[in-house]
Amino acid sequence: MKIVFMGTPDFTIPILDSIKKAGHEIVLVVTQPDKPRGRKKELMPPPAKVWAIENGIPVFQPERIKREEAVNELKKYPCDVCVVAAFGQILSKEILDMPRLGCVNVHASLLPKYRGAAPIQWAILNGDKITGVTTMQMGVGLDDGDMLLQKRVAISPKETGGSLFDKLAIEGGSLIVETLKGLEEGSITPIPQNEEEATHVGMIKKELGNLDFTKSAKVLSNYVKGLNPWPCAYTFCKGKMLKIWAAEAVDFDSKKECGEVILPDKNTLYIQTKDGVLSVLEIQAEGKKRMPISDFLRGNHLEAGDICIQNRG
RNA sequence: CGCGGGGUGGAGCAGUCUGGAAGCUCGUCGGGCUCAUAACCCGAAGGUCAUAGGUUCAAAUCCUAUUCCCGCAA
Repeated sequence: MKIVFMGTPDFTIPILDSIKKAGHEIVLVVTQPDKPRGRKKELMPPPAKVWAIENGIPVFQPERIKREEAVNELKKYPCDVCVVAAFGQILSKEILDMPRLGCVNVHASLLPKYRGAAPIQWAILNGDKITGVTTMQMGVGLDDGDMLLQKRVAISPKETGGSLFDKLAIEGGSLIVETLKGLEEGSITPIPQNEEEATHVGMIKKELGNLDFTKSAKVLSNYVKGLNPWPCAYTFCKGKMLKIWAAEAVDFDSKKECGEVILPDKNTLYIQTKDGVLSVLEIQAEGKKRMPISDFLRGNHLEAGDICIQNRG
């Protein structure tokens, strides 16, 4: 089939690969405009654009895809179906109706749960044990179209936002290929979403990573995992920011002040929480590289009794 | 030229302000103690102090340039 693909981040790459490998013809990749990134504010193309260029496929980067000139551009690329995955812009009804088979979205959750921007991270932040990917026929609403296919994916105890991203992207790739096949053959029965079970999640903000030790160690460890590799959990101690790259909740009988540093031995750093202690496994101080906690404790001067708080102090 | 931190034996750091013999906590190797040990004791190896210039009797330390890494902000 002829396909117009809309998507932006790394999540789209395995999906693009799968579609291409399945023999479909991607006639156009629509993605967000280049944005300044990195320390020097250099313009960086989104991953989907890089992929398109490598594969010799035309790229279209509208500021706002709803605008008339953008719609007119899309009309130059007739297709059978439009595949959308983490694109970042809302499509108008006019665009949704253009392809013969409409627009199909790959969403990284078990809809109707976690409609919205960051379903992958939220599954981990909430401590879910299972999530998945869903393909759906897009409507004008937000992720509320009829579901086509769904695949469940287990969340392992050490799952991070990054690792789950990778898993779901690959599953999403095979699921969309299956979905396209089904659409072509007319063998899929769309299932309306149960509105009563629908939940919404918003974008991940950096402040989410600011650890609050009056929460439980279990919850905090979910935040550390879910926000890795971005934006990463952090706290402040002695006026310096510390990024917590990996940590786990540990059974340890202690009742210090919330946020207080505990050093049971020279290779271990616990932080007291409202419920249990958080064992920090990998850490990064300002201006330093990330390192195992044993390395960090060797040269840094954290002492038992130091307090981790939510601002520089 | 957006702001800032940093590059010191294998690892993580101190020392730099107030120039003057390379240090700390570990790791490694050897030996000892021990029923035993990731514990303890003794000893050893290992660094042109990121690179290149400059100032000085003398530079890890002061000055200049270069380069790499990282945090913030976007």
